[in-house]
Amino acid sequence: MGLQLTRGGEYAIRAMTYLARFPEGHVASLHDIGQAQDIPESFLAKILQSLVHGGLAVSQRGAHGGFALARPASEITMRDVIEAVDGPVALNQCVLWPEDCERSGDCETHKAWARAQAQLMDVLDTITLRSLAPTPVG
Amino acid sequence: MGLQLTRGGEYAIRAMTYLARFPEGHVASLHDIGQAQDIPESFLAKILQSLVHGGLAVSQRGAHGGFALARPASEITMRDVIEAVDGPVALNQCVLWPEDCERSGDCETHKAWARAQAQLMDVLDTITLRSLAPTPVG
DNA sequence: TTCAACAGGACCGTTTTCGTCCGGTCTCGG
DNA sequence: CCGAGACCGGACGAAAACGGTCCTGTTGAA
Repeated sequence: MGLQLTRGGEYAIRAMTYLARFPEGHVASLHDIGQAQDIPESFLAKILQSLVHGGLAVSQRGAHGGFALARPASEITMRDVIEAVDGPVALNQCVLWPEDCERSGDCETHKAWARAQAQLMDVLDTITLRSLAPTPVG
Repeated sequence: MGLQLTRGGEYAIRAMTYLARFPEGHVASLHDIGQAQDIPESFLAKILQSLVHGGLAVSQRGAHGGFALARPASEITMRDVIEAVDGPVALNQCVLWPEDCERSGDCETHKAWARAQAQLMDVLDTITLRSLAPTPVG
């Protein structure tokens, strides 16, 4: 329904926020994250892969492996996370791929859309994992 | 893909923006709107119904019928239109239905979500059909 | 060498999206 | 009064996206 995060997107934020509660570099296993945040582990695996591909998390394989943030929590934004998992955030196609937009020169509207889009991005860019995370723990 | 308007939502904005280009109260038929904005008419019919139900547009039946804005373009926001067609805008479920949120007291995050949500709404509330519409005609 | 843990892709049921179609109803013009 | 033009509203349906599982690698620490 409507303009909403997918469940994958929300899980991603939850997982990353969880990682942000630990000291920088702390590695948590898929299992731990899933348990703590109540996310199906097999699904979470896919999500974390996207995050790693997007350069937001790093993974450690083998025994005692797991995941950690790729940079400080204060440098990872909500937009970063959402786009890594759910793809680009865009009010309309026209803003994202302007080349498809040439509909009868009607697009003086284009500038207005672009402004709206920019404001939206600004909101999402301002919110970091740091600002989302509650008081850190050991 | 991701946090984006549905096609229905985008059509709705286009249709309403089209209506906003005419003098207040001007009635345009489904056919005219569809042609002008390149929207499948049978689909557009559904969308306009939602807009009428939402109190954003009024319809005139019978010969020479059609649709018009229910109020001045400056008083219809992007959020109004999107919510009428696509349902509520919400970053996460937690913000929309807080009663489902009680997951292990973990939700100090809640306040941060609420702030993000509020900022998002603020952007969408600020953009009116007036600001989206190009120079009026007719 | 073993085994815990991630990598990655195939698969699949369900829901949502994006429409189409059709019979009904209303209203204007003649 | 009649008929054509136009919206009403719900049933229907294909296709894509979502949400999730599973299974076979590969990696790396002990």
